[in-house]
Amino acid sequence: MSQRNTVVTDQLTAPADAPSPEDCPLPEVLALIGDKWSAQVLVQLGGGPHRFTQLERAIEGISRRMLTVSLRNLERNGLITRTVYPDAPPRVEYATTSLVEDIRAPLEALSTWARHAGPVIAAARHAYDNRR
Amino acid sequence: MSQRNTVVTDQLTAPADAPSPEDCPLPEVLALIGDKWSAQVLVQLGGGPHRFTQLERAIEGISRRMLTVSLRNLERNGLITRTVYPDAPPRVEYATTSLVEDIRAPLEALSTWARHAGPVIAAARHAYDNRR
DNA sequence: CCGTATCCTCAGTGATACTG
DNA sequence: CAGTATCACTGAGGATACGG
Repeated sequence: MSQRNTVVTDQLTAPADAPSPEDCPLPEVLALIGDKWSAQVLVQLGGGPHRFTQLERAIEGISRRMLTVSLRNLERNGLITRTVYPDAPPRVEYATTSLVEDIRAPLEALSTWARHAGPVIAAARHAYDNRR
Repeated sequence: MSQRNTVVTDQLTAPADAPSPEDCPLPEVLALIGDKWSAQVLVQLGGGPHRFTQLERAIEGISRRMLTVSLRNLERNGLITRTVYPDAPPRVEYATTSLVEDIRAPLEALSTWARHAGPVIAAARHAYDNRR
């Protein structure tokens, strides 16, 4: 803040209105979907509305409890909708809101990156561990 | 899995080789930079190499310990380099590797989204809490 | 089918003090 | 300057059982 690098106006692939690091709300994003399951729920719902049990089966390893918690959080933050149909047996459908549309692309970019970087990272980790 | 929606081949803004949700390595990405500080460190280093204390001052609220931990993890995974200059007093510089180049864009996209979505989300949250 | 209620554990984090 | 060592805490997350 005080004297942080007088000539860092160029941000590396920075257009004109590049945000400076200090007002980067990345932590807020991570607070929303940075937990263990929320992102996966969103990805899954990207394929269209899902019912509770459908999600539970689709997302490997998630517990009933954590699915509920994640869904409630996402719903509370306006990222998904919860629709209850007055049927018997009960039927509840979850779907993403329009808010999510705009992150789908960057999120998929991250996934793509992960597929490419995965092996490289594994190698780096192995190298790091075998030093010392 | 069993009967999950036979016609979800269209992924919403999906090109030709859209990855299906089940092999989406988003969790891996989050395991890398999904913690409280790593992403911010990367963002900060996006503005060029930084020294330890420089980072400590730039990243509001981070403790010496967590900065160390985050840096070690990032280094271990090959996302940043650590260069020690044999000076007195000690001087260590951290910089991002080329691996990081390709996520900078999506990461900034997420930040931009957050700036736009922030108020909407706050409103949604308020509405949700004031129901019931 | 769609959850809630409890209990419990442990990894991530922070505070503080010390060091090459 | 650039860390490391210790301790203590918190809350995210899992297991299990129950309920509308």
